[in-house]
Amino acid sequence: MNIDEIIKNKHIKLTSARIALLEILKLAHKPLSYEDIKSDISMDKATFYRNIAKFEEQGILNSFESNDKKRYFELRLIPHAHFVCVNCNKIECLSDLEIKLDGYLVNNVIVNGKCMDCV
Amino acid sequence: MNIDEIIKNKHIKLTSARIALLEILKLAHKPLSYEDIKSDISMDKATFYRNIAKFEEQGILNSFESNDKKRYFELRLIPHAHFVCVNCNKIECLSDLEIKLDGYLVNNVIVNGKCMDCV
DNA sequence: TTCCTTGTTGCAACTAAGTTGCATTTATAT
DNA sequence: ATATAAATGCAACTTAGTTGCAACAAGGAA
Repeated sequence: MNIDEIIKNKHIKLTSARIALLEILKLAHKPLSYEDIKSDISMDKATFYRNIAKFEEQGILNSFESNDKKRYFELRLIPHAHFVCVNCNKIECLSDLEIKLDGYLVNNVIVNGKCMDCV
Repeated sequence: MNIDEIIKNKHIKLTSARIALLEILKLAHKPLSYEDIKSDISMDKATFYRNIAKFEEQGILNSFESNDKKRYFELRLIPHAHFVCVNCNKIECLSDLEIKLDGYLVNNVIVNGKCMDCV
């Protein structure tokens, strides 16, 4: 599914700011923070955060806090858990970890601890 | 184990600010944010955050970000996962959810999604 | 195509979390 | 008792994220 379709499917307006933002997140193949993204976009940070909030509300992306106190954003194409190392701050995708809780809807799982290199 | 012992076991100085902070976290029986705590303590916020950082480094407490963009702190007496509702921001303790990852050291698990009341 | 409505954007000002440098004070080992 | 290293308070700062408002653009209807 391409970017334009992702946006149109949610019945929200197709703007160049939104396309640019999703394009960057799609190409990254890993979670990015505002700081990672800001030099690659021309939109104001108010627009950035408003679009992030809208995308999250629509289920287009997930966000989570890393150990460096920044929020990271990632497209929700294939939902998966993340591991954040408290020592080196590296973020790893945990594709195999699936968590189910009866009666709950699980969006996103974050595991904190020490990674293989830092244990 | 009482507060004084928790601090002394880590070979860090036993100060009144540290005792006050751990006392509050111990009595709460749930994660608290800086905002929750600030009216109950007299220490400066620099001292607050420096002690939180030290406690976390020593494994005395865990912290995680909630959906309301605040960090929550909890004593690490019985480590357990937390569920954060993206809708009502409620935080629930998941005592039964245990996650093991080979080669990793797991400190803390946060599951985001919708709670039973909000699904 | 043109017009209209509504949602989106940029700007600027703001809030609040968290950090840092420095001078002073306090806990603890000797 | 006293030395010393660590902890504290204060103030100034950084940066993430938010808000109100006026200008603007997307997309549907005529």
